[in-house]
Amino acid sequence: MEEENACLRVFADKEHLNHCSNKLEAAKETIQDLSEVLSLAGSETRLKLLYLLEQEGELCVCDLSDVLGMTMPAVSQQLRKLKDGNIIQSKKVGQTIFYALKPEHLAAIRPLFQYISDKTAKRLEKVI
Amino acid sequence: MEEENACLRVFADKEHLNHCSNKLEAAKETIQDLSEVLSLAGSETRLKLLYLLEQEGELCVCDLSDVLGMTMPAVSQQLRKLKDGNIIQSKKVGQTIFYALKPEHLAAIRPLFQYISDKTAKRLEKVI
DNA sequence: TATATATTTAAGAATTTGCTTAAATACTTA
DNA sequence: TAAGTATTTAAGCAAATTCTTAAATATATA
Repeated sequence: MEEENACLRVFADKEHLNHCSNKLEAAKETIQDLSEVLSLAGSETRLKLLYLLEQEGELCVCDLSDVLGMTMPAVSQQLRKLKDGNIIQSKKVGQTIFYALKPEHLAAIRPLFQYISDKTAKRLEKVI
Repeated sequence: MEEENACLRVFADKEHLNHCSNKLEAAKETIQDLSEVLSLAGSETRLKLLYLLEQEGELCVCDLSDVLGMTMPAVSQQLRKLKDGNIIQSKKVGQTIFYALKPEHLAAIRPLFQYISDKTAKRLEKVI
């Protein structure tokens, strides 16, 4: 029966708040997982990396550093985060390492690429 | 004709890299916008807030702070970020401020909620 | 074996984030 | 008008992020 940091407003609907808490509790793990994926995708650099990998299939660190205009260590470190987050995978060919999206987590971020494509198309229409 | 930080590998396909650069350039603004939205959604606290608002329609700061078990300033500051990012909107009723998702940016994040719902349902199935 | 290439790892600095606590604001009601 | 409630603002701090540069690793080639 603690009030904790609750407000004291008359219209506070305890039952409704409980309903919300339960809903949140049920979705807790999913929200944790998803927020992890989203925070990875939610950086300009990493979203560019993901976009390029989605469009091109696979690219090496060198290519990516070239296209993004960033140093290889910088790119490598971001790729590592994406790999740790299970969003991308790597394949070694000689001394070159090719990165590609991992099909597994794609369900969550695929719609984002669709969004990028659609928006980009719209922007280009405007220009024409 | 600068090599910048490009690798010197024989198989570097200049034409392909150019193609990638152009593609990235075309999507640049969209990627900037989207990464902004994703980084906002990519925090456990804020994703919870968005999820609750999506499920419940609208909630006041007090309710949200109650359900999340966080102080009101903490919640308020996160809501502010979401509002600055144009993801949510507020409506004042007396001294209470109700927050709700903004239809505008919903296109980008709607699929995420679907993902949460689906995943949560699956997890609950497992338990049963 | 020596040298070069592609990549990673490590250490460190500048910036950003996400909270905390205290105080300010705005509205309501006695 | 005074007191109370819902919320925001502000200042500050600990932790996380993202780059930089330098060095290490692994593979290829002369």
